Amino acid sequence: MPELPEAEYMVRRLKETVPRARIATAEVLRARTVEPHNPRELEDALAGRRIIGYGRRAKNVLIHLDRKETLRIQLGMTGHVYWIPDHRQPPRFTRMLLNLTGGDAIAFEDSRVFGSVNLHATRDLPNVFAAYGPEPLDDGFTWQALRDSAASSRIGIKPFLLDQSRVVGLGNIWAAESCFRAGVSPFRAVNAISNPEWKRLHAAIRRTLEGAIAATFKVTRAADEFPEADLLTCSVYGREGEPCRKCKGGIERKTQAARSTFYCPVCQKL
DNA sequence: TCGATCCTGTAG
DNA sequence: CTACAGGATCGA
Repeated sequence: MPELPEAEYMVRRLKETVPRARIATAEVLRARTVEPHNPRELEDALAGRRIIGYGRRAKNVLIHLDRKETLRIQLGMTGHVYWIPDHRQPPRFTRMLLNLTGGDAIAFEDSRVFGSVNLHATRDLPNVFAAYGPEPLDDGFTWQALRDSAASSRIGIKPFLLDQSRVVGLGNIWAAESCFRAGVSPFRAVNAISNPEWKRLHAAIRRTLEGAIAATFKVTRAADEFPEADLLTCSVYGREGEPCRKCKGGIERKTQAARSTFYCPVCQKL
């Protein structure tokens, strides 16, 4: 469920609430979450370790540990990592706990169990993420790179933007929102997109994600609250039948590549 | 390139 | 009850 903005929000929250800490014990509450690790072995490996920092790659939250290892949390559809003051009161769908030496904890909550937690040697991370495209907020993400990665593909632009090997971080919400902001139909084949449109898409992706990060901090007040910003900021996602904010026409919804796509048929040119 | 699928909660 | 869910992956 979380996309880049929500993952980024979680990382920033962890940085401010538990910048450094020592893990007293770890608890795997759902074995599937840590596959292919053996849950007991992972718990043993994490006990006594020091957290030295946090990071994000694509939609993954990274917890950097001492001894050059990193815990990688893939959030899946419903994953949420955050600090809780008392490890004895974990939230309902907690799948893993990092109990800290002060009695507090970092909880990984994941009702749908699509998320995962894995321990890696930090130097292996580039291999783990080898299939990923560029980070959209980094300088290495240019409109030309986006356009060039579309060569020889004919899929629609929205499913294209969901493909993490082209550019990372976008999911069903912000991909649709980026298309709207750029004025390009989500169904447009990528091999029929002009340079000016690629430029608009590139800028739209950045503005959409940056806006979503900022909005998440505005809307999400409590540290244990699931980050959500969409209700206020979305122009098309979840707004089927409601008036387009630009042209006042009706927002439509269609199934595309087995997922819902929301768009304005007037403002977004095919 | 697309649909099915993992699993579970919530909304209609 | 049924439909649907913001992800990722696999097989046709």
